[in-house]
Amino acid sequence: MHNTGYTNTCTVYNSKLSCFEELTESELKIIEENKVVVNYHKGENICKQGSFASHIIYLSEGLVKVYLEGNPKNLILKISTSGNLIGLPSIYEGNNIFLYSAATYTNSVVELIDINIFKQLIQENAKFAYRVISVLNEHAVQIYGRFYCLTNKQLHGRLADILLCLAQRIFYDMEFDLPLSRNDLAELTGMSTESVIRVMKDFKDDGLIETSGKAIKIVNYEMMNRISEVG
Amino acid sequence: MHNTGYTNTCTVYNSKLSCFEELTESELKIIEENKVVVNYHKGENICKQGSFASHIIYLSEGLVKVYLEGNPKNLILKISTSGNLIGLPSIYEGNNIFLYSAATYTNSVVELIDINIFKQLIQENAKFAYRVISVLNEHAVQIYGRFYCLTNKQLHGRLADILLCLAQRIFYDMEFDLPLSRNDLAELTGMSTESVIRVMKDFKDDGLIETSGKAIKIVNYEMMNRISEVG
DNA sequence: AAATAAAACTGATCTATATCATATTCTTTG
DNA sequence: CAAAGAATATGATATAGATCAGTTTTATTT
Repeated sequence: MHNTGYTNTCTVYNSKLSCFEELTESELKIIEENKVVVNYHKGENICKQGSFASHIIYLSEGLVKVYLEGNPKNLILKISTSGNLIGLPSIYEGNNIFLYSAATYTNSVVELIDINIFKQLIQENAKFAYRVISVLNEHAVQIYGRFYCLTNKQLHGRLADILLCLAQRIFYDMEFDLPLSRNDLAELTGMSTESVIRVMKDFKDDGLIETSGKAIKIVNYEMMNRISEVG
Repeated sequence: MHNTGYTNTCTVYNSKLSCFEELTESELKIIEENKVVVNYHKGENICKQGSFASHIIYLSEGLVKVYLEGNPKNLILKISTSGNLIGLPSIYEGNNIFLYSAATYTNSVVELIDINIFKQLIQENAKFAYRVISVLNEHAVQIYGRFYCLTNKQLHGRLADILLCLAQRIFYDMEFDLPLSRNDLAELTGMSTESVIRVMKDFKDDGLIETSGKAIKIVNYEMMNRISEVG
């Protein structure tokens, strides 16, 4: 039976595929000439839901959370890593505002591409547009998975999910320094900070992970994976 | 301040925008010649998550739920009404399976368009591709809203949401015959059937709705809206 | 129309997880 | 380096909503 792919859900969107490969020299030049590079510090906002979406944001360095503003709680849609675009879903007829907010977890570097130029390139280069569709749809899968995870799994499953995700898709290592606070993890998993702490303790007590300060090591990958799958 | 649009979330995707307007006569002819019309009865599956996605599905008549298969519970991503496409998110490089399942709520008519032909049209007609991007992104907003609703609102808010959504976006009337069972509503709102029944009773007792058999009438729209917003 | 099945409803109980209150450790800053 | 402020941790309590176990109503089949 085919693995339908929603068992191990992950927040990080980290595709190797770039849509820019399909652009011609002259098209790339247009982008080069119209982009602006901006540096952000940890914790800063790089775009704000509801504000005018004048640019597509290319994250060239850093780690960013993409989220819906909510009262009282925000909802994180995904974590975006370097090499990815932010703001694509804003591109549709009759819309000119950002559909979500984004803020940096770490110091980040961003390239702003004028949205009208981006739209024009889509409307002129069908191969490029096809790639953009690909990227959008890969995002969609990712977000569907996260949607399923947050609505159907319980605390242990959700936290196991995120930890595995960070290890596999961001740090490419079972041992890493966590750039997120317990509070960040709580926001990310849709649980309270206290619950994050408690579940982390459970994982530690059961010998699934080891921690010291910001360092985390996933010791029992097999078991963590099972917890993530079972929920 | 701009309304960020996630207050009254709705499951129904019901855009008036069609991507087909951008196709030329000859391109439309290619689709006409390669499409197949299929009838479905109420409750039947029109596509299955994980199976080979050979077609893009155009819903020409009926009401359909689009959902992720889950254990033990499914997760409904959206309700699709006539005039909309199902299966678009399956289109991305390296993928050839359906990302979700779809099943009919009512008897429905569907047109199947060969996915390779659809992909080819995207890659050849940039205006068409741009429209497809528009449609995908409108879907995305919809699903983000629903995501927010299911993770942040509680029972009364979620049920109020769905009832308003059915009234406004499907029946265009505050009085309508509900084609869904309490069980369907439960699946749709991510609550238990018993809770749906209890909350419906609350709404009735508080004079917000009137019901008799399958008929529902939203009497106090203002209040329902407030409940939906407050959560 | 009687029999059966399915859906709708009701009440009692249970549980996962949030919230609150407080303590401890770590980090920043004057 | 002391003091203030975050972040982390822990225990007690509260609660939204699920689950279970039934009953009543509605729909379907023979």
